[in-house]
Amino acid sequence: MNQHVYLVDDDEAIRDSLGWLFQSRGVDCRAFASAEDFLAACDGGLSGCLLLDIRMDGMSGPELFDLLRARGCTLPVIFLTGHGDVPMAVSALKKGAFDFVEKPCNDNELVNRVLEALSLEASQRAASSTADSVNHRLAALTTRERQVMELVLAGKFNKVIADELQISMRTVEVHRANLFEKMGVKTAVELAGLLTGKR
Amino acid sequence: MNQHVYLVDDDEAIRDSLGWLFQSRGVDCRAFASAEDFLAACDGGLSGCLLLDIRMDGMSGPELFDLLRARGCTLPVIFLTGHGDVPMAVSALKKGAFDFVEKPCNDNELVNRVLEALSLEASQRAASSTADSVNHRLAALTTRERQVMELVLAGKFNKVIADELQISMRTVEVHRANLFEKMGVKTAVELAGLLTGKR
DNA sequence: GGCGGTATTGTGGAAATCCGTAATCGCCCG
DNA sequence: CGGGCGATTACGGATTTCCACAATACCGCC
Repeated sequence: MNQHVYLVDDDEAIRDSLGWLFQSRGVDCRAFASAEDFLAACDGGLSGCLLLDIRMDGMSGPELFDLLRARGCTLPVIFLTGHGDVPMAVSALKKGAFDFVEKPCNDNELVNRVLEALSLEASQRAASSTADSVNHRLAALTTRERQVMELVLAGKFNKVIADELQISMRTVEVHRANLFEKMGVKTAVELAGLLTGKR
Repeated sequence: MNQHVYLVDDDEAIRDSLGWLFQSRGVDCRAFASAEDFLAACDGGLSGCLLLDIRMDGMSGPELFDLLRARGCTLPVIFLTGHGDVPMAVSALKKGAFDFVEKPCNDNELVNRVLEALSLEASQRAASSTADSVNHRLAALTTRERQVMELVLAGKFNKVIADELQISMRTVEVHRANLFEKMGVKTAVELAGLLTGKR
């Protein structure tokens, strides 16, 4: 899926001018007049970044931000406001917003921030796709295989694993071979490398 | 080393009142009237967090922040200012400041932020100390041992490693045993776990 | 020159892993 | 009820790792 800038602002003049700005820079932009409109039109599978106005009729920008994060949406969010104060900006950034800019703002500045956000999202997406692939393979493992994997990852001998699981060594070997197969690795070390950063 | 709050502010009234506040909450506080004073008194090995005023005679808070970061100091920094604006706050947070609060501020709020910062720094310190320990052991390895380690970590058999390094398998075994000894691990998998996140 | 550290290699055996073949048992599904 | 699947186990052999004992060579340092 191509990246888009999702612009949510209740001011039509802003939507038009920013929409034009992004299109002129070759960035695909989709504008929404309210948080509700955005939610209705975009359920999931988004790619790109969000440009959120703070004050809007109905749901506010920060409320939409919180809702999306709660739903697991990790799109970079740039807040855009004409009436922001310091605590608001601090709160937004500490909650993980990508940026917080005041209107009116320099077009080039804004485009640069957006491009940075898009770049971040692209690498995020790449990283999470490999993570997903690993998780997918992980999910295909049997209960026993997962148990054996844990102990293998703990650096224990098959002999010890067999003892701890109260099964024969041969069974451990079978599970081990099966899980290596499923995870697409040839040795325990490769498996450890694959799971770098988990459990 | 115990944790301290390092307070840098050119307003004596602030230094006194905040100093009293922290002492009353059982938090050790050291106050400095300028960035230069702080730098002169505290070279390295600090533990705790920094409370930095933005506008000061001489070096400003953000300038001191940048300087410390450039020197590798990762202490959490809370900016404290009576004349802050949104871009300033955004810039500070995006550069990694822990927080940005406006004066006058609620005492409890400030103490809470400081306690959060101290807690973060404590876990940071713990993490970096284990990382240091690993790096220290890593530094004690011989060139050959490091080479062998790389290949072991790549999941290769001793046979293959011997071939690639153009040495006998027996030599590889020796290096392998030696480096396991030096790194304090018993198996290749443990080694991989130890180096999770590196190279 | 001797001493210590690193790198190198060999022999040989104990221990562990790897793997093909084969079989039993229990459970869920069509 | 038969088939598929996961879990279990056994035998036996090939491969690999682990380790003690032993030895040679290079290099820098006192």
